[in-house]
Parts: sequence; C-alpha cells; structure tokens
Amino acid sequence: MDAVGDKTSEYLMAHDEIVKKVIDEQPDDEILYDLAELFKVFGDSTRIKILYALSVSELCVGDIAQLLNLSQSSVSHQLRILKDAKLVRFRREGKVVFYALDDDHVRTIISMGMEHVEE
Amino acid sequence: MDAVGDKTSEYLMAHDEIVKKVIDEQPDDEILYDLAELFKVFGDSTRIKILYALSVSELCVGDIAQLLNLSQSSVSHQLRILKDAKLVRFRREGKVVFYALDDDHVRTIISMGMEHVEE
DNA sequence: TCATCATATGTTCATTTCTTCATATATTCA
DNA sequence: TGAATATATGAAGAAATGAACATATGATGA
Repeated sequence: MDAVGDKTSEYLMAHDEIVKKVIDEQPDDEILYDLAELFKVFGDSTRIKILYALSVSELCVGDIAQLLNLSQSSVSHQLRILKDAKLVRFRREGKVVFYALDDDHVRTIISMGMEHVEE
Repeated sequence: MDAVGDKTSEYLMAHDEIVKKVIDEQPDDEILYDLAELFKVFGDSTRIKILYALSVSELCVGDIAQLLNLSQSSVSHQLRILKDAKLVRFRREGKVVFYALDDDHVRTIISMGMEHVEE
C-alpha cells in the first residue's frame, strides 16, 4: 500500500478527533505484535489443556501425555512453545522433567477467558 | 491412539494421586476447545490492533482501515471474526457501520496479556 | 561402558489462516 | 431509478501451524 498518502488526502476524516486520539493511545506495533504472539500460544486446545493441568499441579511430561491422552512428542513440542513464551518453567529431577506455570498471569488470563466463554 | 488402555497399564502412574486430582479438575473438552478458539481470535496482530483501537473508542470500518493502514477488505474480514467471537458489536448509521467492544472482558484480557508482555 | 528410560528435536505432510482482488449488497441522494 | 459511497463476502494463493514419525540427547544403574 504505497498510496496511503493519497488515501489520506482523499478521505474526509469522518471522525478526525477520535481517530487522532486512538492513534495517540495505540502502543507500538512491536508490543502489539508480541501481545498477539502471546495469545496465539493460548489459542490451541492442546496447549490450553496442558496449561489447565499445570494450573492444578506441577507435572512431568509423561504424566501430562498420559492424562491428556497425547503423544509424548506432541506434549514435548507444545511444552517448548509454552517455555519459549515464558508461560511455564521446568526443573529436572533425574530423568524426569517437571513443568509448572511460570507465573500467575497465566491463571488470570485463562480465567478471564473462561468468564467470556461461559456466559 | 487406540492403545491407551495398554499404555495405561504399562505406565507406572508415577504420580497417581496428583494425576487423578488434575483429571478431576479438568473442565470438559468442549469448554477448553471454546477457550482455545477465543484466544485464537486474540492471536493475530491485525485483530489485536483493531481491538486496541476499539478499546479507546467506537469506530467505523473506514476509520479503522485508515488509522491502522489496512485495506477495507481486510478490516471487514477481521471484524467478522471478532463479531462471531462476540468480542465486538456494531450499529449501522446510514452507510456507515460503527463497531465497538462488546464487553469489558476484552479490555481485561488484553491488559492481562499486556502485563505479561511488558515485564 | 552399555542398556534403558524420559524427554527433546528435526522433518514431513495435511490443514488452517490471512491477505488480496474482484464483486456483491446496502444506503443515500439527485 | 441510477450513481456514488461504505461495507461485506467469495475465491485463490502464500504462509503458518500442528500432528506424527523417526531419531537424538541426557540421565541412571547394572
């Protein structure tokens, strides 16, 4: 879209004041991008299930796979995504790796979503 | 995965009690699916931008397209997705259609996400 | 060190998603 | 009614995504 300049001048700015205000209050693109990336992580039912399970208790990979009836590989892949998004942390105990929610934001975000879904 | 029964009997249930508790507290698959679908809607930067803009003020389609530098078609498509998810509502005023956030959950969800992103 | 168990990672394929372009619908006004 | 404007929708192609499979890594104990 190179013709933005043109468009702007053509356009009558129906609601000039408001548009300016909105532009002012809009955060940087980069932040909004990160925000979308964060929600994208929540936007998959396998990951939501994992997060929900972890909201009850720390769990190891095998237990997650078993209780959610998923393959080990799938769980591991998804845990990596959750880890990259800093939604979960882990600790190793011998051969076993335990995952847990990284902070309470996760719980809050999920329960806000729940409120919307359940109404 | 039909071999679940087998797997279960093989598996030693390393953390039996906890696993049971987690299974107990896990909501129905359907609800978790809906929850993921909801977050999926937030998981796109175009839609996040639109939602953010609407969190400041009700806006018509043309203004959204202009201020976010997006095509009219793209905005309209995304607004449909937001409408289907009940995140926005609209009212018609002549040729112009105004969109607004449908409820305050949207604001809350976004600001919870922001807190996580900004730390 | 080797076998075994738990987890992680790389790759491929099918599916989904987003954008764009073209076109349709709806409303206003002459 | 017909032109102009605002918005909506359908279709197609490119890119992103998730699941499955094979294999690699890391840790334990014989």
